[in-house]
Amino acid sequence: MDVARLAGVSPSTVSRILNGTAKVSDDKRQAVMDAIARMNFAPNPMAQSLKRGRSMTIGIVVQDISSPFFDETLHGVDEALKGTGYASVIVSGHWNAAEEIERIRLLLARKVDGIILLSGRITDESVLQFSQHRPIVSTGRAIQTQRALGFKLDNEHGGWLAVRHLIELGHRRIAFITGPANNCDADERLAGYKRALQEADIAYDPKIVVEGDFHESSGMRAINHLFDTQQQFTAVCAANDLSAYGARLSLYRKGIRVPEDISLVGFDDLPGSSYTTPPLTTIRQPLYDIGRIATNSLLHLINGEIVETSIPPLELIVRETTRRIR
Amino acid sequence: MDVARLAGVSPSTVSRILNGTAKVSDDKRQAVMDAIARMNFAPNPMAQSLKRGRSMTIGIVVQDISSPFFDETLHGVDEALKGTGYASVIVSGHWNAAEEIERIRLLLARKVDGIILLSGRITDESVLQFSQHRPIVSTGRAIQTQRALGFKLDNEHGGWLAVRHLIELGHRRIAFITGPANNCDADERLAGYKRALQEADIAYDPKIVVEGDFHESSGMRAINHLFDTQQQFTAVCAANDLSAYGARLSLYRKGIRVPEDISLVGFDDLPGSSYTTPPLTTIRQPLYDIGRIATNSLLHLINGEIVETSIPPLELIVRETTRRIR
DNA sequence: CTGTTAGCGCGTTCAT
DNA sequence: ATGAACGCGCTAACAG
Repeated sequence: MDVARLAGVSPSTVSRILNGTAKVSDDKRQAVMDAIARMNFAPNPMAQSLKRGRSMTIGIVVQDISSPFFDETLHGVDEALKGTGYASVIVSGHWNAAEEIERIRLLLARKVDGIILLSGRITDESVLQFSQHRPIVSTGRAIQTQRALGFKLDNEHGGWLAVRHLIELGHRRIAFITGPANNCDADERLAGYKRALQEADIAYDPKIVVEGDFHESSGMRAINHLFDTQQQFTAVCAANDLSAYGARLSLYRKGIRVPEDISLVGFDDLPGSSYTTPPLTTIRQPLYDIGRIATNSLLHLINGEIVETSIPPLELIVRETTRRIR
Repeated sequence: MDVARLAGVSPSTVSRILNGTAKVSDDKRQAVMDAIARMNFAPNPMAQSLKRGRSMTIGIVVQDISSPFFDETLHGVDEALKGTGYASVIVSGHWNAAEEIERIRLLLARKVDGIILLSGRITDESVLQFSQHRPIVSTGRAIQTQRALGFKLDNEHGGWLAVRHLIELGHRRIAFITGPANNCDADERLAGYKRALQEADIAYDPKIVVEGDFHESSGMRAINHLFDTQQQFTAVCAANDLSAYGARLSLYRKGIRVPEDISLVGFDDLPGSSYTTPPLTTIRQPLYDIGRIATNSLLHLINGEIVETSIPPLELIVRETTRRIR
């Protein structure tokens, strides 16, 4: 190092001071600190990484950067990373298992120290496989090994909460807009819907359960379909907020008032859901906390520590799109 | 390298094959390729970076991850980076110049090959300063050097477009919700507002120009303030979509219909603006394209190439929150 | 306490 | 066309 020469010591001494690896006499330390300041020296992270085998970078896999769902989670990640010295590389799987695998390989090739997988489409086995290379934390899974950790929210309970709220308001014909096929979270929410109906002795009617894909447009299509096939219903439960937004718009176009004519409830509580017209009743997912906690856990896993964490539960947020049936 | 031994050649030969640096006989090449495949070898990026002085990483500075505004731009960045071998590290300045500088320093310390600065709060001089270390591309600036490039949208024109649309619909009392103080983009939009009024011989009335901060809550507060001070107006122009959302909600709460009673126009055309109730008339910013083009330009700058680019203009998107005054 | 030596995994001379 | 040797910047092990 140049600093070493300038301070008249050996490179190792500089290293020792920078890392606090060993005791160094005060005069030498002072000389080195001066030299460092004078040439405002900073260690080269690549050389450090090469030597230590740690890149101080973690990889985040989202499905769609520019979806409020993921971005709120990323916000939590960002917060948890602050001051740790770790940076994050974000990649997107675009809801596609093959692409997701390729992206994870990319992250691994880049030698990230760990991976956070958000709403992955790949199998648990794949995750376990990858976790042999680097620790992985994933949402929506119930795994727990030395190097892989899954967080799972009780989506079934969430779906149940939403529908029970509607039933308590007197609704009995409750339509449901599902998530994409084979999406675990979505399936569980639907299961919660079914259980709530059953507990209230309401027959399950597949004709008012319409498939969506978590996007706004599918919410619109769902409502249109319901009307085209002339279904009767007084409330709509959507598998996520985005499709609830679409449903809302379709209803508006048809001149149907929310909540006067039809009640609507979403799932997620995206930041924008407090500002829809009217503000959306929904099931709150602690997205920000999930991001924070997942990140913390990963950092622990990286250090070989065992983590045991719990995340806040899902909760019903009653706003203005639901009302008692008259 | 292990591969070299397995293939019975020297490490240099492997390197030559991987980088196409020099001619290598076909038989050796074959042997090496086999060995590589067999132990699915991949070069260590850190070692490469250390040697080449290129990290194959660029830094992105946003102000708020989890704002649809930035996320749509990031989407474009992501697209442009695809297949280039570059990855991105995203940091957030939180609309705070000091934090922004600290983050940029962090990126520089990490040896990113270039930086994209989105809606930065720091001065042009700071940018130029930083650009001495690494090439920088920034939005909202009119700079152009060998190592720094600014993109600037014609916000004044955008503001003018929005207000002229309102005026053409017969509105003459048009309230304006501004952006945060000292924000260049916001100031220009206000300037466009003033020019449109002037051209239509409408007196500028500061009492119906209310300060906001680009967030939903400030849009609500602005409308509330307007009503509290009993201003007369038939239309509202917001400096961005988010504050238009807030304005919309406040109007809804007061039982005022949009667009029947009051017309509303935003600025940005966020993805969600097609799904508000009713869908928002707004000025479209080509966020995605900005992300794409900024990234491409940066990649060129990194390679020492001169870039000359133009981005799509702002355009008025007429949806359903504006209507002719009766 | 401190300097010397070696090596992390590559790419690039310089010879051959 | 190919191998040997060196160095990117840093830290860990080994002496002293």
